[in-house]
Order: sequence, then structure tokens, then C-alpha cells
Amino acid sequence: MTHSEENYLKGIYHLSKGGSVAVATNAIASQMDTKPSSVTDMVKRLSEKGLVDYRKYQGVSLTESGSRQALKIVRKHRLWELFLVEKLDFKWDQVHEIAEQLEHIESEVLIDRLDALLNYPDFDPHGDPIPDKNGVFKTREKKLLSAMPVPSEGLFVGVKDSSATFLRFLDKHRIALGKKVSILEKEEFDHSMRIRLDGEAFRISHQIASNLYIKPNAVP
Amino acid sequence: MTHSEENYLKGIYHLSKGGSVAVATNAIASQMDTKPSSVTDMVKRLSEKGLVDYRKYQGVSLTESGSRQALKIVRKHRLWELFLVEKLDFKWDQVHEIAEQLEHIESEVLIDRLDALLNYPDFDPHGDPIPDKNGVFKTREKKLLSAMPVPSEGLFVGVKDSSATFLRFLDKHRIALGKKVSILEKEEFDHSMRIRLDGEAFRISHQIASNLYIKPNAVP
DNA sequence: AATTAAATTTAGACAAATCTAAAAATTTGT
DNA sequence: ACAAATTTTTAGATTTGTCTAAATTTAATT
Repeated sequence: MTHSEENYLKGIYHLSKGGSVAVATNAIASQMDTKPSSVTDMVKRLSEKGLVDYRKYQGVSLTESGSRQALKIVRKHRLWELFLVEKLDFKWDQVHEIAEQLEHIESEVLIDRLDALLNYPDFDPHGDPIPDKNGVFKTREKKLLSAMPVPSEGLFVGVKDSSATFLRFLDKHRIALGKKVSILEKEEFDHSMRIRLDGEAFRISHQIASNLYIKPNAVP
Repeated sequence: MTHSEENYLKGIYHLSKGGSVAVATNAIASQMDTKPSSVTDMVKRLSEKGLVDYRKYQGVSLTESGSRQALKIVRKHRLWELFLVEKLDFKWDQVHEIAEQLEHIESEVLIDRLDALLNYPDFDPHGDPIPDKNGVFKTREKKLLSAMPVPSEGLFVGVKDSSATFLRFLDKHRIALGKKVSILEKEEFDHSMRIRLDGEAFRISHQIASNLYIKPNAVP
């Protein structure tokens, strides 16, 4: 498989949320930052290789085999991201581009060793789950902060938007994975919220709240 | 720079022994395991980019700029090889192919961090010197075992042939970097030698002896 | 020095991955 | 339901990197 094929598989995987949902040519084009005509070409190749199901004008979905491949790439990407943060002291906003390259390195053993070096981690630096060798990942309950009831509590466990700008915004406000969050108040008008984090209460916009994943505290 | 361009630069670098020596199209072709016509094409591109000096039928040499680039790739390759051995428990015969891919990852910071993680090493797992950030490498006296006087002593510090088969042969005979070697006898007829290693004396062929680098012990 | 041999380059073709512009199919709006 | 808008595909071109086969240049030999 070429790098480009791998990238397409990964893109389709993300758009179809890891599943067999059909995705549109245009959607793939914008995800991959390329033209629809290029997508059509590539999708035909992937189809010939049995990695996607494709019917003209009807969208694309991953086959079993395509899905397995995509998961491997996702696994590699996330393991490398964690490696960069854990072993090379990169910040969570600096790892994506490099992992984007590293994910294409071909070597099963290499990834297994990396996995071991990192102690078989379940989540990457952005809180996204890392599939294991068999493509299985740990799930955990998580809700968008914007969807949490008032009042309630939970743990900040992941980001929906993992763009460098958003991540740096979170750094600036000391919002980091693993911190405890209390939801104090929700504003009907603009859907902004008041939350407590590190003992300090403050207000965040709906835009922000709808990009933070919270693991709700179990309520007995 | 594309991967292919980088590979050619590295190939030319190795053939010209790191210098400005002109190398032949055929030599590059066999080094790169490709056809002479492909070399001509690529060499023209590299020449247009100012990375090599090229005059038709007269061979190719690296420019200052080409040499700098080549050294960067060599540095990356050797740092990654050492990383694989030191941090991921690979054997010295398993790292080349993977490093061949990793050397193309683009990120200055990544390499600097890797360098730091490995404590700014001077030599890779095969005893080859690792250029520092500025392209400078530590030199040390070394001689082919076949060129050592009788009797003499030294340290096994590197291999000339670093093919997996040769490295595994050395493993089998417990010949490992850093070990002390005593040269006991040289056979005029077939140039084979008797040496002592780990307290045990044995005979090795000229073929082997001319692929092992020894750092001779200082004689007062 | 002329001829043969070897090395090198050119010419033309091909696959991968992309693009633009035009054509075709599907979806939407009234 | 049919025209308009949108989406998708096709056709044809481009770049990179490679190849084979033929032509050219340089080197070697007698």
C-alpha cells in the first residue's frame, strides 16, 4: 500500500466513524484536502484492491479488509503520538504532523516494540483510544461537556477538536487531560457554561464546551 | 526533497566517501539497485537543484549543499538505528531496513530530541560515526583486522560489511563490538589469521578479517 | 589510429497521484 | 414532475520516478 492509499483509508475511516457507513466523494475530498476528481480516481483503485465498496455516485465504505488496514494506521499514528509526548517531551499540539509521517513506517515488530515500550497504552495524548494489536480498543463513557447536566461532575478525558490552535488555547487556560471538572451553570441564551477546574470557577463558550469530552462521575 | 532524491544523495555520499570525489553513473546505479538511465535522469534533477555537480559522461560529485543534505540523512539513519537497538531491543542485523524508512521523516526537532534521548552518541550499532547537528563526526583510529601487524592488539570497533548475513555470522561466533582482539598469526598462503577473543583463540578467513575494523592499542 | 567494447545518455513509454474543465448523474425546490 | 443546483465522474494533462531499447560518447585494444 502506498502512503496515499493509507491516507485515504484513514480518512474514510474517520468520516465513517470506524464503520461501514458510506461517505460521499466530496466529504472525502475536503477531509483529504484534495479535489473530488482525485478522490474518484483513488477510490477506484482502493475498490479494485478490495479495500472499499464503491458504487458510482453512491459513496464509499470500507470493507472488512479496508477497515483492518485503517485501524492499523490509526494504531500506529496514536502510538507514535504518545511516544513523542512521553519519550521525547513533545507537547500535545506538536505531535500530529510528525505522527502523520511516522504512521507510514512499515514494520509490525517496530509497532509491537513501541507498544511495549509505552506499556500497552489505551489512550493517546488527546484522549483518543489506541487500538490493540487486534484492532480492539478500550471504550469508556464520555460526553461532550456541552451535553453534561447541571449540576454534575466528571473528568476531562479528551478533545473533539485536536487542532494545534485549540490545544494551545486549552494550555493557556490550564485545561489539561485528567483534571476534575464541575459543571455549575448553563446559560440558556448562548449555551455558555460556568465550570470549576482546579478549584477555580470560570465561564466557557459553547464552542469550547462542545469540543471537550468528559467522563461523567458515577452517581449512585 | 523527495525520498528518492534523499536516497540518491546518500548513495552518492557513500560512494564518494563523504567527499567531492566524482562517481560514475554505473556505480550509482548498482549502489541504488536501479538502471543507469534512471540515474542520469535523477542526477540531472539533483544538478538543477544545485545538490550535485554533473557534466555529461564525466560523473557526479556532491556540492557543498548536497553534502550537507547527505550528512543530515546519514545522521538520521544512524541515530534511528541506535534508537532501535538501545530503546526497542532490536539486534544490529535488524535495524537497517527500518532506519532506511525512518531517515526520511522530516523534523529537525525530532532528531535533536532523539539525539538527546540517546545522550548525543558518537557511533551507531555498527560502529559507524554519527555526525552531530553541524555535520561533524568524531574520528578514531581504526584499521581493518586484515591490515593489523602480527603480533598486536586492539578493540573491535566496527564492521565494513554491515549486511544482515555478515552480522549474524559475527553473532554466531560471539564477535561483538567493544571486545578485545589479539592478533596471533597471519598465514601467508591464504591470508587467514589466528586471533584471540574472549580468551579463546581461533582462525578466521581473510574475507572476514577484511571486514572488521580494529582500533589498535596504543604502543608506547 | 581505427575498431571494438564499455559506459552513458536520449527517446519514448508507463504507473502513481494529482489537477482543471467538461460531461453526466443525482438531488432539490417549487 | 421537471428545471436548477449540486455532486460526481470522465477526459485529458502534468509531475515524479522508473523502465527498455536505441543512439552516442568515452575508453580500451590491437
